Amino acid sequence: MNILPEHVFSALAHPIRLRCLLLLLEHHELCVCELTHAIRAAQPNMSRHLAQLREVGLVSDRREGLWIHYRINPDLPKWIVNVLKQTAKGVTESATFSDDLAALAAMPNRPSSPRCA
Amino acid sequence: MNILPEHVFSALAHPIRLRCLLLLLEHHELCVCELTHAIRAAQPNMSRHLAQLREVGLVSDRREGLWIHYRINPDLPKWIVNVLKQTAKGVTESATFSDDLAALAAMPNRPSSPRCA
DNA sequence: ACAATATATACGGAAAAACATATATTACGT
DNA sequence: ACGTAATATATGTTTTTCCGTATATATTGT
Repeated sequence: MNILPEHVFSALAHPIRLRCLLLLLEHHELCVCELTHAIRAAQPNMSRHLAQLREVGLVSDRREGLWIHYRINPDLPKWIVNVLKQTAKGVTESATFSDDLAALAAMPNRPSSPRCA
Repeated sequence: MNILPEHVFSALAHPIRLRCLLLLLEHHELCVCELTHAIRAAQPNMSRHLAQLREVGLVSDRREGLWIHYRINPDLPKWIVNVLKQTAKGVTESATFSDDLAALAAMPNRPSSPRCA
């Protein structure tokens, strides 16, 4: 799969999309409702941003009953993964992103992550 | 200086701006006419893209006579430099970027780079 | 003071991105 | 078959981005 740099960076350019990717980098797999809750976004808005990440090829999804779980595309080129990791490092001090993690941790009734690692 | 991730990635999201940054990563310092020639862009277009890179804080400029030399902002946070380096790695195979380097090397009457390292 | 060169900015229009609201789809339980 | 929950898509509108063309600014040489 060939992913163009301009598509990658356009995807990262929107705060909601970047925050989703960073959450997925830490949690491996999250469903839409978890991402929506953590980021406090409107549902259709979140859905469209996730669709865009999917179209670019940055994430893949998996349905399980009602829920659709997203993860970082496991076949992502190394350089893109490294870009994400470097960004995560540069951003850990930021209030926004630690707030997202906190909001996710505080979320009630989370559809518990499935067994697979 | 605090640079917001969304500004960084918006800057990288446009091919012309990304190509400028990657050229500057290799050549340390280039003037506008060199960048314009290497990338085959219209002058006002290049000028506006460079202004945007400057406003975000990704590059700094220096006037020397008629020429204005741009370089990667030396005070750039490490994570951003690493993002650029990772991107350069992921993109070396690409025809576009090697073409830029070739066009720059083939440029006649280049204002020779100044003495400073 | 004037011409020439390198670069920047202003303006106007076209294309794309983003969002709120409403509606559709899919799967599950009864 | 029906209701409900999770997610996706459609529609219309506002905002932003991008670019071509024209013009302005700064510097140098004559």
